[in-house]
Amino acid sequence: MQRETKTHEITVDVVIFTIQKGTLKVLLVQRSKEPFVNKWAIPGGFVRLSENLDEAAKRLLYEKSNLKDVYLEQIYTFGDPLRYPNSRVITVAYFALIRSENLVLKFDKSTDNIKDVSWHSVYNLPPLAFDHKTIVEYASKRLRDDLEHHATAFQLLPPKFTLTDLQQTYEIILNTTLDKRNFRKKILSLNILTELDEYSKSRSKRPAKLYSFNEKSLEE
Amino acid sequence: MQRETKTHEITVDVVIFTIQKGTLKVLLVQRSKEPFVNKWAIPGGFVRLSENLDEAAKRLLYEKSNLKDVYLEQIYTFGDPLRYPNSRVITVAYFALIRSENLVLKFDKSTDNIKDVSWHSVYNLPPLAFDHKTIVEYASKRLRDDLEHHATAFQLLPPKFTLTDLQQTYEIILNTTLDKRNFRKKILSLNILTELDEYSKSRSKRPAKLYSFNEKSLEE
DNA sequence: CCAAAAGTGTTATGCTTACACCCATGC
DNA sequence: GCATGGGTGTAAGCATAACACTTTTGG
Repeated sequence: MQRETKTHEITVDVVIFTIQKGTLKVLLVQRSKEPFVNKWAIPGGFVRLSENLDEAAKRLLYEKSNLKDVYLEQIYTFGDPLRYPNSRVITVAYFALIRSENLVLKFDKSTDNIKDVSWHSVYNLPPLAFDHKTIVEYASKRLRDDLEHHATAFQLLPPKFTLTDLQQTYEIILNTTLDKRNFRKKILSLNILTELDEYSKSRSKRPAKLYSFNEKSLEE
Repeated sequence: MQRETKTHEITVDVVIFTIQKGTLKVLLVQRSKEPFVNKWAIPGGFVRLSENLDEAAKRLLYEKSNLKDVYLEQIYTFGDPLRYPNSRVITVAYFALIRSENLVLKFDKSTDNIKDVSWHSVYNLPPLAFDHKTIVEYASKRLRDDLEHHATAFQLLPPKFTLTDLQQTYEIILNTTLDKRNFRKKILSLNILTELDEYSKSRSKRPAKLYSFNEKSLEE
């Protein structure tokens, strides 16, 4: 157990996913300073001494998007000595799932050292700073795995949704198509949905039944 | 992105699993100093500035057990501000799988600040220091998940093993019993084993065919 | 009445489970 | 020759996959 003089720094980086216009997107910020000036990066920040890692991620998200009660999950910790030029920064990566419709971004271009903030399709990312490409790939894989084993998709939908909405969420994340009947059969058999007595304001066609997520699904 | 004056320290803690006498065991060290004097802990150490996290875990393992080429996997990062008294230590937890038969422990009681080192059944742990109980539980769960989805069990066996050896490994880790025929059918259908032309030196009964793990199974 | 999305059931296939007896060897 | 662990197949149940038509609504 030996110590060394120079120190490590710890950040939390958050891959924020949402679905917009039928594609899975991540929120990126464009850096206004070296290193990696003009490159895009996932939002992050230093962990304070008084907060745990989940709290740091939650705080960052709140500071920059005003959102609370967001689904957050720790993915992996990246600590290559060369990942960050000229200092040793270890980052704990998280991903977050948000519903982008009611989102107000609060990035401050002067204090956050960024030029721009925007959503990018995970299938068409610009060049990313640091090892952020790897981090986004880890996060995307984890999201897909989660979707198949847990009930993560609801976090991307409004509280009331149709089965078609849900199926599209799955299709977008898994980047595949699913059989409508099989999907409904399977999802309903999980007993995690509550069928509501309401219908979608038909967006010009036959109204669809609305469902909500049933909170008593905290197993596994 | 604000910095603060006092700093974080980063350790790597490794939950070292092995199978001995039909039980799943973890290697623990008994602390000889405060905090948590006399309590047992999982081995760990500070991350050097020059090494990445995997390397730090590998080095610690080598320093303390002389083993190289050990299966290591990062599990989770624990960073509660109160997990470590009087300083902020964030730890990246790993687990390792080793074959304990040819193991020579090299802990140095004076420099490592420990009184004792020994194996403990995961089902009967002594009181652990810090949040190490949580870490061992995370590691155990991850090991079980890995076993079902990947081919992890081989790491706990010698290069040549019988199907009964393998089945027992699964049974010990999953803490259950498995049907012999179904287990063989399933494991053979995975095409990850090579049937050798050798037989176990019958430990007093009918010799069993030996198998080895087939390295071309690096998918998923 | 037409276009568009909602909704629904059956069959085939593959995977998982349950289950019991004979075989090869050491002593 | 007997005790011990090694080795093997089949049938039933269950989950998944493939597949096409009718219904409801808005315009």
